[in-house]
Order: sequence, then C-alpha cells, then structure tokens
Amino acid sequence: MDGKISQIRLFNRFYTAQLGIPSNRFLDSPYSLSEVRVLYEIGEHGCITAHRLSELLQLDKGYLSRILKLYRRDGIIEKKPSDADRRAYDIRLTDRGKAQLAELQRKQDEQIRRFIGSLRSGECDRLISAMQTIKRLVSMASDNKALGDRVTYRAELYPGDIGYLIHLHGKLYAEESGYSQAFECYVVKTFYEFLERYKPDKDKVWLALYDGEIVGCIAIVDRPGNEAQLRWFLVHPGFRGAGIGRNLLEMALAHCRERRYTCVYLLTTDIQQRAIAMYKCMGFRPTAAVEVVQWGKVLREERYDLLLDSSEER
Amino acid sequence: MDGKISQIRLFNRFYTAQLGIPSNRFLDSPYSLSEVRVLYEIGEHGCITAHRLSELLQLDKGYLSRILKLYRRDGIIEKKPSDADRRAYDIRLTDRGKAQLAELQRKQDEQIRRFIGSLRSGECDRLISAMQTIKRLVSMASDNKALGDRVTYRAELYPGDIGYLIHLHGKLYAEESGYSQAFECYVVKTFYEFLERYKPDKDKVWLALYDGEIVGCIAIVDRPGNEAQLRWFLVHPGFRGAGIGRNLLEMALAHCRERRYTCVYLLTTDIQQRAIAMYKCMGFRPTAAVEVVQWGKVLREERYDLLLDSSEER
DNA sequence: ACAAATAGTTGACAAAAGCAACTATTTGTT
DNA sequence: AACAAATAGTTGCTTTTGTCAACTATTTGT
Repeated sequence: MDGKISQIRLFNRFYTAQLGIPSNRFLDSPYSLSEVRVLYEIGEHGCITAHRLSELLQLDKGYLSRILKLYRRDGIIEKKPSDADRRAYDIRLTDRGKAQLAELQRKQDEQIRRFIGSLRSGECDRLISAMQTIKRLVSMASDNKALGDRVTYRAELYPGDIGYLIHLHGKLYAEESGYSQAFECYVVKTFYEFLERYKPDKDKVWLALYDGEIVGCIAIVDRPGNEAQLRWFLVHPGFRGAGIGRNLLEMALAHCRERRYTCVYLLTTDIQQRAIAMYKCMGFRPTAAVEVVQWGKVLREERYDLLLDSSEER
Repeated sequence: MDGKISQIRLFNRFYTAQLGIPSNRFLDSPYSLSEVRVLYEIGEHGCITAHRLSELLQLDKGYLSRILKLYRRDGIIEKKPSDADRRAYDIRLTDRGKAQLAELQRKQDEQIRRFIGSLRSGECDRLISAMQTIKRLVSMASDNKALGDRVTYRAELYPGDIGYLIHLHGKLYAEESGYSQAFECYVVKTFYEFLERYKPDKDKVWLALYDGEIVGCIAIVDRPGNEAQLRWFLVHPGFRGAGIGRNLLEMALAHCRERRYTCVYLLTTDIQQRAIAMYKCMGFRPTAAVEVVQWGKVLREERYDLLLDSSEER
C-alpha cells in the first residue's frame, strides 16, 4: 500500500515537472496560464457566469474579474446581463475569442505532436489509454462510486475473449496457487473440447468486464443425463469482494434452472477455498474427492453438486 | 492522429486541474509550491549545487538564491563551499530539513491515501500501472530512444503466455482481417495439438515483449521428414515497422538451420500480404494454394517453403 | 596572462494572486 | 410585504511570486 502511494506521489511530481507548471506567458500567447485556463473553460461551456468559472477553476473572484476585464478589453469575450439573475452576466467568446482559443489549441497540439513524434503508434496508443485510465479512476475516486457500478456483464464471446480467459487462468493460478505451465495447457485442452462440441443453445459463458477488460468469468457446459457442469469460474484478485463472483454464479445458476437441469456439478481443488465457500453458500455440496499430483502440486480434487428442484420454479 | 493529440491535451488539462496547480502554501507547510519543489529536489540528491538545482527545476537563479536563503534562515539546509569549485556551494538538508521533508511527504501521502481510499485494489493497480506507463513513455519521448531498444525477446513460455497468444490472434485477425470467432477456436485447436505433442528439444516459441507485454511471436513446430513448420507469426499492429517481425523470423530460421531441418514451410492466406512479403524476402517460395471458405471469408490458403541448404553452415 | 564564462548574490521591478470592502441584486424568513 | 442574509460581481490594496540586470568571486580556455 505504501509502495502504491509513493508511486503516485512520484508520478505527480514527475508530471508537474514535465508540464513545467509554473510557466507564464503560456505558449507565446499574451496570456498567462491562469488566463488561458479561463479561456478554455469559457470555450468549453459556451456560455457561463463568472461565479461558475471561479468555482470550476478555483480562482479568486476578484482576480477572475480582472482577467475577464482584460479579455473584454481585448475583444475576446462579451458579457451580457443574465436573464435569470440580474446580478450576474452571461459570458461567451466572441468570434475573435474563438479564433484565439483555436490558435492556442493549435499551438498546444503542435507541441504535443512534436512531443509524441518519436513514439510508435502502439506506444502512443498505450500513452493515451493510460491517460484515459487515470482520468477515469481519478474522477471515480472523487465521485466515490462503487466498483459494482463500473462492472458490466456479457453473455457473449467476442474474438479474443477465449484467449484472454485462458491467459487469466494460466496467469492467476500460477501467481496465486503456484500451478505450473501445465495447468494452462490443461485449460487450453478444456476450451478446445468445449469449443469442439459447443451447443449455443445449451452451453453458455458469462464475462465480467471492467473498463472493457475481462475481470471475471463463469460457464455452464451441457453434460449427458440432463446435468450441467460449471466451469472456468474466476474473478480477478483485484476485483474480489465486490460481489462479482456472486453475480456470475447467480447468472449461471439461473440459466441452469431455466434450462431445467436436474443437477449442476463442478470440479475444483482444496486450494480454491474462496470459491468453495461461495459454492457452499449457493447450496453446492461435496460429493467426491481424490488426491492427485498435478500442475506441480499435490492436490485434493473435489467434486461439488447442486441438485436443482424444478418445483421451486413455480 | 488528431484524436490522439486532443486526448493528450484533455488529459493535461484534466490533470493540472486535479492537482490544483497554482496552489501556494503547499499542504499547510509554510512554504510555497516552488519552495517545496526545491526541498524535494535537494532531498533527492542529498548534496547539490544551486546551479544544478536551477537547471533541474527551471528556476531563475536569483529567485532560487532567495529561496535557499530562506531555507538557511529556517535551518532547513546547510551550505558549505564546494571543494571542487570555490565559486559554488554544496547544499544539503540539515536533520531539521530532513524532518521537514518527511513531514511533507507524510502529509502528501495522507492526501493520496484519502484519495485512493475508495478504489478497489485492482483499480488502484491499474492507476499505478497507467502512471508508470505515462512516466516511461513521456521520458522516452524526450529521450528519443528507438523502439527496438525497448523490445526484448524471450524463447520461453511463462504461465499466461499461451492464452495471451490465442487472445492476440483472435483479436487482431478479427480487427484486421475480419475473421470470425471461429478463427480463434481454430487457434485454440492448433495450440492444443501443439501442446499435446510438444517436444522441448525441437519445438520452440519466441516472444517479442514490450513493457512486459507480448507484442509479437513466432514458433517452429517439428514435423515428420525433418521438416519444420513455422506458425503463429504475429506482430502487434502498433509495433510494426520496427524490425520486430524480421528479428523473430531470423531467430526462428536460425534455429531451423541449427537443428538441420531440410525444409521450413508455413501456411498463410492471401490476406496476410505484409507477412508474405517478409517470408519472400527471407527466401520462402509459394508451393501450393487452395481456395477455402473459412472464418467468415473466402480465402486463398497458400503454402510457402524454404529449403535450407545445410552446406551454407560451413 | 588575460578575456570569456560561470556560480552565486542582490536590488529593482513586474506580474500573479489573495483579501476585504463595496454595490446591486436575490433568496429566505417571519 | 419587509427585511436580514446570502450571492454575483467590482475595485483598491496587499502580499507573493517570479524576472531581469548588475555585481563579485572564481574558473576555464587559449
């Protein structure tokens, strides 16, 4: 945790240094940084009052008043008394002001262009997506919005999803349970078999997505004897404890009830205590167990079953 | 491209606003932002001259001189004439100065802690990794370092790699060539078959990594009759044109020569013109072709062969 | 050996930002 | 409806922040 904090502190320091923050005469324009920020903000809002501006930019209203006076003198903005409140004025950019703003943006763009000129497109894409990530997370941290609201679910597979699911299984089981590479090979095999005899009307995969990336999944595989197997249940460690696992499980079991399966079973190992607790909570009961040496570990492979009473459906 | 630039411009604006840049009385300390930046910089260097400080922080030397005077008055720093240059002074923090700096960092950390308090660990990890990405890319853009230097190669598979390779194939072929999901299933199958009869001494996979992430790969699969098949050749679109593909191909072919294969062949489709050009350039020649309807497209599947003359080895 | 450059200091000054008092209006309370 | 409290905006005054140029003491280059 402390490491994370100092990382952020370092980034802030780095970025302020990069931007060369305390720079006046912003980009050769006759205006200072604060003045330019005002210009941008007016441009963004189209029409705005001084009070709102000072709120948004955290500027002293006296100071702001002077900046606006300057802009009016230069023909950048025009003020007209607000209809709603005759103490206040609606401020908007004149054509000249719009031109000035466009010119500023052009200069800034030019600077950025030169700056990223040496980056390859893939690197540039990474830069931008990293910036968007920060923007989103930073505004989220202040919004204090719950994680659950930012996670979406999808019951469809898009190209790349299967590979990513295999990737997650291989990576997370290696990191968390010390499984060897052989486990990932096994996962490839299970997916291969699944895809070989995939029945779209019966088999189903649900994904939990955060910011477009898969952070959880679950699947139901049709088995002989009107049974269903629950597979590939996984939630990314950084996103656990927010009910994502529960949501996935509930979606999968709802599907099983709807399809009138008589029984849902799953195979797991004694290492997956967190998942097992959740299975038990949903009504699964252990029905078989066997010791195996697999994936570089000695494991107790367990089977859990949940009998579905379709009469509950009424 | 213009979209990328405006994204970056927006981020800069957003982040400066977030940091609340023009704030004096930094974090309730008796010092201003500029003064604190000086304090940080001295702390970081341990011992530094005023000239170097003004260079690093882009501060006027007169202004800096006054800041240092203030710090000396407050017992934050001590100056002693430099041994090397008697015009200059070595500046270091006193114990009191170190305490002051630590206190500042503590306050800043506290602020950050409160700030990220509402984030889940996975989100926080994303935030930090995004910040590191930006830091790295931004310093790289000014370093003007070539991409090639930032890409590493690895001839070993770690857990998660296979899944990620399948993911990349599924995603990129869908995006670039319009292949359907079925293609990814096919890739899963090819990997399944590969892993089933994997011969560590003969079969080989090479990965190109950028910032720890796979951006390219190639593999050699042992085939009957002393032949080798070249498979899964791929370079992430954002990283093409930097010689990564060529490097991968050369590594793979060097391996084939070393293992004294008589022939290397590969299967591709007419859509992959970019790869085909590279194959041809390395000496591959078309040997067979067949029209197929596959993966949602009508494709011309082509086979290319490269005969290896082991006498060249001498 | 001597001109040019460099590290640091200081005085004078301009720009940026904050504070408080003031006017004109609106809002809320009884 | 009357009136106190709050709000939008302006202005004068102040402090803080930062710039510029002149100056001293030393080092560097030729």
